[in-house]
Amino acid sequence: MRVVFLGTPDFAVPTLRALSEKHEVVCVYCQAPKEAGRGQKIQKSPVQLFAESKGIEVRTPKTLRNEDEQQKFVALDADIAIVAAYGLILPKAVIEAFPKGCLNVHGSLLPRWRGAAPIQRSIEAGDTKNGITIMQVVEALDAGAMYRKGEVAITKQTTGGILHDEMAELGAKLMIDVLDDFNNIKPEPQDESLVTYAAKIDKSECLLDFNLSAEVLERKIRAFNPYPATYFEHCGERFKVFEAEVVNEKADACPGSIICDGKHIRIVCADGMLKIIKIQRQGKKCMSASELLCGYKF
RNA sequence: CGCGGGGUGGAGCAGCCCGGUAGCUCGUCAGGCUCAUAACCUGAAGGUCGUUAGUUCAAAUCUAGCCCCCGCAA
Repeated sequence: MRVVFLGTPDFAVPTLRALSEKHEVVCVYCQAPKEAGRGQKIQKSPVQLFAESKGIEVRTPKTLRNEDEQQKFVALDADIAIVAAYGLILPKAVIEAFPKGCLNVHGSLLPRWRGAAPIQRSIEAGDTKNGITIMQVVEALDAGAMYRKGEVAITKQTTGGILHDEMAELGAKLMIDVLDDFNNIKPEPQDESLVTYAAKIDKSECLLDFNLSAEVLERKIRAFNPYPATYFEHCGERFKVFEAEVVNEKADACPGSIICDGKHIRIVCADGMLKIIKIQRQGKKCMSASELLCGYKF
């Protein structure tokens, strides 16, 4: 099939790679390179870098709302458009530009977790599984009929990063499956009564609030690892926490107190304590709590 | 030129401001103690202090450049 791909971050790359191996990707759309990172250098998105390495044409319009861009899109004369974390809302004219429509790879088992951050939110909420849904793109966000789903288990070891990578690969596989069998699959509408939303993650959520229970905080730490990463502050310094364990002991100290015996760091929460396993001081690398304690004293 | 922290035995750090014998915690190795131990005691090995040039009688320390790592912000 002649495919147009729309996607931007790492999550979208496996799907683009799979498509480029089995189909004719005539053009890739992604967010324009922007100033980012240390030094504010212009950086191309992962999708753009991959597409260029494969010699695929890349377009980075700031919007698809104007007719000019829409006509250029239609002129590609593709069979189908595939969307994976593109970052722009698609207008109706784009969605309906091609005979087979427009499919999206979404990182949740819809209708649960529509929205921007389903991977992290599912771990944070304590779900035991998440997955991928391949569905139609419609004007309403993540509300289209579903072609296929695949599940991924969430365990006590599942971090946001691990789940992200697993789901990106699964999404690629499922998308290929759906295209292979496209004419035989009848998309199933979403049950609107079961809809939940995965809100975009705000920076302010990354600061650990020890007035919450240790269990809730441990899930957030895991969900936000490696990005955007949770942290707490101590002596005016920021300490990112990448891994912690719930300790079901009562401490005789107020929430937020750091109990440090030279080998372990434990922080008192509203309910129980968190034993810090992996931690990063600002300006330093991520290390185990015992390594940090060799040189740093709380 | 976005703001900032850092590179010191295997790991984590102090020392730098105010140049003058390389320090701490942990690990490793050997020995001791112990019924025993990741515990305790004793001893040992291991570092051209990121790199290059400069200042100086003397540079981890002061000056300039370069390389690398990281935090914020985006």
